[in-house]
Amino acid sequence: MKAAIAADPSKESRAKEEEEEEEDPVELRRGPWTVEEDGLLTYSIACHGEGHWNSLAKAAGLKRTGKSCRLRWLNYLKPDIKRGNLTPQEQLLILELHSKWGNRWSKIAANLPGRTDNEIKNYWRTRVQKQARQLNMESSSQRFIDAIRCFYMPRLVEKEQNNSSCSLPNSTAMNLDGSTYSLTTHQTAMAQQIGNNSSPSNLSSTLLPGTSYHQTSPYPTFGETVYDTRTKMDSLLLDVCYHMDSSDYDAELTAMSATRGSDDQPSDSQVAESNWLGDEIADDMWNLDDLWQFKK
DNA sequence: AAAACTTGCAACCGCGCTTCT
DNA sequence: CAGAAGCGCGGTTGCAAGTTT
Repeated sequence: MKAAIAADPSKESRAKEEEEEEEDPVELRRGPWTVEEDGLLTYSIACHGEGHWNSLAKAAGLKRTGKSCRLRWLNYLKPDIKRGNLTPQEQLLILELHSKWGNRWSKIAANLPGRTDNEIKNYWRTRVQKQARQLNMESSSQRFIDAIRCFYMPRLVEKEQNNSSCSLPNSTAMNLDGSTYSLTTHQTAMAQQIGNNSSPSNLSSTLLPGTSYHQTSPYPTFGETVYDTRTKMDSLLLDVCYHMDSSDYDAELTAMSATRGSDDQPSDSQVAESNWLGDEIADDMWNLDDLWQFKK
């Protein structure tokens, strides 16, 4: 802490101000939490419950602000916090909810049990925004969500399935809620039809017409709160989308690359349009997670 | 092998809203 | 009703770990 303050004079003055504000002359700790501090905080919350964080910190004998204690508890120590990578379903849900609500991280997190607003915010800033930049898209745009949903997510799901010891049978598609079911004959036929139709615009309008195919409950259910189950059409379309064969993805991408504008001086929108999954950008995006080479 | 660079994420900060006194 | 305290949110920073050169 002192080293950090020494490196930044503004921090020094801020720290002094905070010291003056504190009635208690005891110097407050900052930076990473120790195991002992975690234990003290956890025990104190077990005894007194959450809330009144300042007094809780004092009661626990922690040289931390109440704010810091609250943050540590909510983002790290709370028992129901889910650790590890976000599932494809969670990632897609984040994209969709962000397109709806913007940077309302806590609101988004409320729909992903076990995930914190901080975690989602970090995910968004480090992964999503980066990939959106590479695609020259708005990260909250429907177009970007469609790209993720149609090409990134199926591969991610497929890769996860391949990595798991008990791989799912070919006829099994994954729902957004994590459950699986087999494709019906109708769904398989749709998948084939889509596979045969490699125009990206057709794909987009058929599979992912923006929010138009969302009815009153556009988002998947997580746990038992907030969202109704998605419509049958959602289910059908998404599962068909997930179930497309890798050769179909390749065909789609080839077609998408071919649709890039041919004008010498394209407009801005045309630039964005033409960069849409163009060779280099697509490679950047998918190579990022080693997905593009997957199953090639 | 080591320096430089990048990435991911825990933690901090300021601000605004709500509740309490 | 006003000021203080508590709380929660979104933005930002700092650093350890990983990767590249």
